[in-house]
Amino acid sequence: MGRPNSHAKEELKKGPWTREEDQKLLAYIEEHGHGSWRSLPAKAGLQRCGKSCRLRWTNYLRPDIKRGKFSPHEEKTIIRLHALLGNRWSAIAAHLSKRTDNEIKNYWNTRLKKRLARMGIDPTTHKPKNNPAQSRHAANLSHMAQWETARLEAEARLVRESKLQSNLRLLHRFNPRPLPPPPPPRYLAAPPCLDVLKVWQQTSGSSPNGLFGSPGSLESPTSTLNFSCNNYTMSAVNSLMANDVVSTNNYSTCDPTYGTAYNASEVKGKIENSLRPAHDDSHEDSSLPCPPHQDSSIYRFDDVASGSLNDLGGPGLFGMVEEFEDSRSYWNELLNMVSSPAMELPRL
DNA sequence: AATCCGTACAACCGCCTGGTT
DNA sequence: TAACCAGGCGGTTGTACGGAT
Repeated sequence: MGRPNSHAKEELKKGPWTREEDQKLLAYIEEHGHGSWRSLPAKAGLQRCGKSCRLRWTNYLRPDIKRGKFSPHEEKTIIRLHALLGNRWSAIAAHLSKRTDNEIKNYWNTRLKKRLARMGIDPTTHKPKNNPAQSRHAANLSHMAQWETARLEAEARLVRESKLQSNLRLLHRFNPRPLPPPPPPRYLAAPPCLDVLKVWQQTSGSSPNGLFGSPGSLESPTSTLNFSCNNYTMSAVNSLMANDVVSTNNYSTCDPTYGTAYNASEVKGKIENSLRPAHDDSHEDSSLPCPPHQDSSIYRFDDVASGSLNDLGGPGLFGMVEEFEDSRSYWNELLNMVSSPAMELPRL
């Protein structure tokens, strides 16, 4: 005959949050921090699941959230970042201060997507609808996007951590108590460029020479695209992209939390490290700076960039890169945008 | 006044990942 | 190594609201 009433009493509430619930959640977090979300509802006197509490906090109650209308500048930023990152809302949100991924996602789905569609632009590909989608040029752009997407994901994670720290400090102002120590600079353990490279190492790690995997293993784990190039080419293009960005644009990876910056030679060293055959794990430790490579089995960055490893199966890299020239300015513009702290965008 | 429809957005759900035991 | 858990992410749903009919 069903469960006793005592069990029904324990059922968790769903649906819209009341003002009273918000106050309870706010008061508890200000007093204790959120700690374990699973145990929070009971401690805070809420009939909600921990997940619901976490979402309410991160999407609505957090003190550093900007609400209200999106500015034209924010709209442009979202559109451009979506062209670069796709539906990676958390990565996009990391570059829009004080906006949540949920808010951006909703704004995209309810407004921007429709607006682009009305303009005759495919909101998925960001190309005119009557254009052939699978041009070689578009494919090359997609390859570059793989690299940049992975890098941005790593950056986004760091931004999240930074935000968490600032949240704690904000709460601390209202309710002074000892703060937990800040986390160690994570770049020492996993610089973003290395995160990116690990992605590619993992896709190629099963092959004997560390560069050639099976055809099905060529894609980034985050990719939804099909590639026409082999793994060697992908590694080389990604390497070249990194070098190009570093040297041409005076770009350096930078930890937004701790201000750690890496110069071009350091990044280059990381890339060379990424080309190390899979069996060589003697430099798994990613602390900086990278040790110089003495092992002749290691593929040198310069060799790859110059195409001197073409006999391994890849097309001439520089010849291939010429095809990217037209898109380079476009990508440089995007990369400048996402790497600019102020996020000041040129007028469209 | 009642109903319909489109819009906006809060909230939920299922899946995935990384860490811990 | 496997199982478990916490937390994050993206897709989807539910609902309130306003304007049109």
